[in-house]
Amino acid sequence: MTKDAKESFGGPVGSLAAKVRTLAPSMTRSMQRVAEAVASDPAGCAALTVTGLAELTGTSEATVVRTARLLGYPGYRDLRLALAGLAAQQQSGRAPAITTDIAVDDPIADVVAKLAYEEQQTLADTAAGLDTGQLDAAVTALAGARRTDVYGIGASGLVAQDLTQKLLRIGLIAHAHSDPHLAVTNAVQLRSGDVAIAITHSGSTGDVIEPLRAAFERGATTVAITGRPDSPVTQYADHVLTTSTSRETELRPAAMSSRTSQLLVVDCLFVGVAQRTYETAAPSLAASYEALAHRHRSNSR
Amino acid sequence: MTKDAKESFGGPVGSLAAKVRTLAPSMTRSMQRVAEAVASDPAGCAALTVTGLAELTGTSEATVVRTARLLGYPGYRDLRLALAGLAAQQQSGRAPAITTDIAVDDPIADVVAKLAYEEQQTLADTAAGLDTGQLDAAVTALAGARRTDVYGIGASGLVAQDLTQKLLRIGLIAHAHSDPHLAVTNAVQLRSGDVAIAITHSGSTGDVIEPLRAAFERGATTVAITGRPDSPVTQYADHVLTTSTSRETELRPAAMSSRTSQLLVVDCLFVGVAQRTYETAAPSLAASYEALAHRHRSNSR
DNA sequence: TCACCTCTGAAAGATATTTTCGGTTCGGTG
DNA sequence: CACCGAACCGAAAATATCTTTCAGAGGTGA
Repeated sequence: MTKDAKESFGGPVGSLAAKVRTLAPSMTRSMQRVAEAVASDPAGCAALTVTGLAELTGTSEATVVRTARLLGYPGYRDLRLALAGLAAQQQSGRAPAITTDIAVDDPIADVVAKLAYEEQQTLADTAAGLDTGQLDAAVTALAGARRTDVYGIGASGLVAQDLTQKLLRIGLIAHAHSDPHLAVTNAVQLRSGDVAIAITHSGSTGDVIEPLRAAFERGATTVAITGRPDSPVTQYADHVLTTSTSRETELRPAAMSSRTSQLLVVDCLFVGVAQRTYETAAPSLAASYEALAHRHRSNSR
Repeated sequence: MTKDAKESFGGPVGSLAAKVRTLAPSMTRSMQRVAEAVASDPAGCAALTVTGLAELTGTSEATVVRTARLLGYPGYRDLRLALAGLAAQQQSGRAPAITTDIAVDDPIADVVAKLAYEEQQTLADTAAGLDTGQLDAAVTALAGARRTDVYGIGASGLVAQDLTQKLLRIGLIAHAHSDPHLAVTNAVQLRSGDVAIAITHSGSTGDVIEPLRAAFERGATTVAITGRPDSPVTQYADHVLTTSTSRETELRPAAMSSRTSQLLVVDCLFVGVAQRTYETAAPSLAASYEALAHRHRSNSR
C-alpha cells in the first residue's frame, strides 16, 4: 500500500460525502451517527470540539476520534480542518440542484433529470475517491501481463465483459468469467506475471472471491474493484480500486450507481493500458475498427 | 448544545489579506512577522500548530495568539480554521482546466479526471437530448408487454443484457440476444403486444436491424436506441430514443461514451417501467434482493 | 445458556492552546 | 549618564482540547 503522507488534509475535500457513503457500511452504529452529522453539516461540525460533536451525536469523544481515523485523517483535529475547508467551498460554491429521491409519481422528465444528475454525482465521487497509485500499479501489471482473467457476477459480470472486450481490442489476452466453477478452473492456470481482476460491489461475493484467491495463491497479480475497501475480497488483492457508493433508493437499486462507478474505473484501466502499450495498441484499435466497418451499412439492406 | 455559531469564522475569509494590510501598522514587529506568514501561505500555516507557527516565524506562542486576536478571531484555533477554509477556496478556484483530449503522456490522475469529466458531459447531453414523449411511449409499451426482446451486439450487447437483467428483476419477461441468427429466430415469435428493442450506436448494424425488422413486421412494438436518429434502424422503430454522440479520440473510442449514454437511457426505461408497475415491481425487487443475500459472506454489519 | 467477541464511553494520559508573569528593550527625562 | 516607565516579548504555568486505554455492556453464534 502506498502511503501518501504528503497530502495535508486527507484528500480532496469534495470527496468527503462520498467517503462517508463508501465507508458507512463498515462503521458501527455510533460511528455512523457521527459520520452522518459530519457529512450533513460540515460547517456546523467544524465549529464544534470533539466533546461538542460527541454530545451532539450522543456518543463519546473516543467514537468521534475513531470516526475521524476511519475517514482517513490522523485525528479529529485534522478532520475539523478539512470540514472548515469544505464549508468554505460549499458556501462560495454552487447551490446543489435536485436532491430528492425519485418518487413513484414523478413525471418521466424528472426521472431523466434525476437519474442523469445522480450518475454524474457518482462519477465525480468515484474520480475523487480513486487511489491513483493503486490504479497506476494495476495498469502497469495489466500492460505487462501474459494473460488477464476478469471475474464478475450479475451486473458486475457485464462490467467484466466490457473490460475484456476493450482489452482484446488493443491486442491483450483477456477473458471474462461469470461461471464460478469455470472461473476457478481458469484461475488455477494463472501464474506470476498474469493478472486476475475481481469485480464485486459488495466485496463479499464468494463466487468471485474464490477465483481471485486461487489466482492470488498461484502468484498472479490480483486486483479488486469494489465499493467496500475493507471487505473480504481485498484480502487476496494486491491492488484495490475503490468504487463509490451512493445511497440506494427503492426505485433506484444500488446496482445502478455501482455499475456507473465500476465502468469509470474500467475505462481508466483501459486508457491507462492503452497509453502504456501505445505502440501496439493504436494499430490494434484501428484494425478492429476496420474489421467491423463492413458489418455496418453493407448488410443492412 | 445550543448552536450559536452562525457567523462562525470571524467574517468573510477572503478579507484576510486585506485585514493584515490594514492592521499591520498597529502591530508590533513580531506580530507583523506572524501576520505576514499567515497572509502569504494560508495553507501552509493551517497545517501548523501554534507552536509550529511560533517557531517558523521565530516568535512565541503568545505572540501568535495575540496576532490571531488582533485579526479578529477568538484565538489561534479559530484563525487556523479560517485559514483552512481560505486554502480550500484558493485551491478550488484553480481547478476546471480539463477540456483537452487525453494524451499518450498524460499522468494517470489526469486520465481519471478527463474521463470522468467527459462521461459527465455525455450524461448531460443525453438527458438534454432525450425525447420524453418517445421515452414515455416506450415505457408504456414495455410495462404492458407480454414479453420483451432486446438486441445488441458488441458493447451494445452488454447494455442489452443490463436492461434485460433489470427487467427480469421486476418480474417482466425479457431476453437479450447477441447472436444474430437466434435473435431473428426469436423475433419472428413476437406478435402484437410484445416489445422489441434494438440497441446500436451507429444505427447501421445489420445484425441488430434484421431482428428488429422481423419483430416490426410481426406487429410487435419496436424501439430503437441509437445515436443516429436518421439511420436505417429507425425505419423499423415505432419509438426512437436518441443517445448522444461525443467526438471520438484516438485513446477514447466512441464505444465508451455511447455506452454511457445508452446505459442512461436504459436506466430511464427501467425506472419508468418500475413506476408503472410499482405494485408488482417493488415486491419483486425485494425478493431478488433477498434471494441473493446469502450469496454474500456474512461480514456485513 | 454460555463463551466469545465487538462496540462503547468514562476516565486517564498526552498535546495543544491560552494566560500569566517576569525579564528585556527602548525612548525619554532629570 | 543613570534612572524610569511603558510597551514588547517569551518561558512556563494553567487550561482546554484531543487521544488512548480499559473495562463493562451488549450482542452473536454454538
